[in-house]
Amino acid sequence: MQENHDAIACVKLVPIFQQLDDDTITAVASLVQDRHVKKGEFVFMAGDHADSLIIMAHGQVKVTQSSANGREQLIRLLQTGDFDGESVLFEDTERQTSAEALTDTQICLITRDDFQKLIKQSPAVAINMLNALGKRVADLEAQAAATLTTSVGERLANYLVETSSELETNDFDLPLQKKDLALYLGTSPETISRKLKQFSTSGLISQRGRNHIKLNDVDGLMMVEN
Amino acid sequence: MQENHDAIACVKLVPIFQQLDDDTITAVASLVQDRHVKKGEFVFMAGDHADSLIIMAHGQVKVTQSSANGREQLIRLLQTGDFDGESVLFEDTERQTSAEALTDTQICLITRDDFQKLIKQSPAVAINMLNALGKRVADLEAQAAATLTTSVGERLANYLVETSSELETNDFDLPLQKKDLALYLGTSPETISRKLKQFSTSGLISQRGRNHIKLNDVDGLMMVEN
DNA sequence: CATTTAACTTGACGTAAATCAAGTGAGCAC
DNA sequence: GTGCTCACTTGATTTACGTCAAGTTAAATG
Repeated sequence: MQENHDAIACVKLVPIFQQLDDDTITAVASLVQDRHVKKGEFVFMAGDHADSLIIMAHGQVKVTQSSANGREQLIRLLQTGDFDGESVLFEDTERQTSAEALTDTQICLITRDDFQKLIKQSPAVAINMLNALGKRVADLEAQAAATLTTSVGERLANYLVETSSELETNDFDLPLQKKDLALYLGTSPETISRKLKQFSTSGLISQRGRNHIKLNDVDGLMMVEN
Repeated sequence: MQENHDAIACVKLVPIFQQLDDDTITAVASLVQDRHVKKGEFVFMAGDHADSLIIMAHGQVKVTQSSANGREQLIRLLQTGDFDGESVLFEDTERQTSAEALTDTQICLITRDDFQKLIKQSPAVAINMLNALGKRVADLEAQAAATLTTSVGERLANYLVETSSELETNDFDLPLQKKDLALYLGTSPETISRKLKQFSTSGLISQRGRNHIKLNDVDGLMMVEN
């Protein structure tokens, strides 16, 4: 029962399975498949048949989408507890996005059929899921508005502040290398480099080594204009 | 019972209430409030307490979000059958967006409490809602990727092609005036004007009068690069 | 019809940031 | 150690597009 025990632990991590009674959690855990993905491998790729919901048990995964002109955009970074595959809820669809593991990663899978059964049995799961999706829609709307109306400098500063508050320290290593950070912010690595230097010389941050950053003036960062 | 009859008709229009049995539809209709909003009036504004889901029965509404620097972004255009207010599913939140009627508009309202009851009673509604939200997330992701990786010209050309296919003709009036179209595409009215002229002179489209456009070469438009 | 107003067009100009190109430094194999 | 690779930096150049400003057209109002 070691495997089952792991599955239960994994399930309990996930926001959409919070506040369920033990029986339901056990039921969910029995539907879950574990999978390990090594750094650099893909969890799924655009064009794959989308038939399962993916839940992050441990690790870091970047989800990207390529547009017609072949340019790649980092849509989101999956961390422990995040899930992806909303589209799994539709009838047959293909994945529009690709997901590459940035670190060794542990994920849980639930198939569409199992998930739909689960929802029919447990309205609580449905409501949790609706909440999660509603929040995600609101986030995406806010992000869409921000990318079209703010400069790279503002977005980068904002990213630093957010990351700092997620990590609960203002002295941290960037979780993404600059290439990926550039994709995420919709800019180029060169520009990231320049902006960070600019923040350094104006005293807003200090840089040490490859990826280490210390925020000196959070309020100042939030007022950056370029 | 005229009012109830209207409510049933309205409810039947809405994708999330499709494929329900008559009893459920009647139940939904009894929860719905009608509201009329005149052109130029606001359906809701940022900062309002969000406590109901809004369903478009007739008309056109633009939903906008303002970012920190005060610039406005058109998030989406609500048409008949669309709904907005996913955030209604959370506990107390404020609206992040504002919604202004572009034409005289008829909407249906359902309060959070009523909607949550509905979901608990009818798993079918929950699943429809999850589908709708999942689709919306996928759309937003695609849109976010497009805005960060493509030029204004590409986005405009793409918008024209999409609009044409929605309206099922390639000879139509733009549903938005250029000011709003600019907000939607994340650009300025001047640039829209210039790009359209460019498309005209290269024969891709013909313009007639204020807002009338005819697409001459859809394939050409889809290959626009600037 | 005349007058006002607002949407739109067109031109001139400035600039943020992409792109191109040439380093620099760090990690890794041998 | 020496050499290789890859992430990153820094500089030079180009460009798409925003902004400001001055028309022009067309709808709205009296």
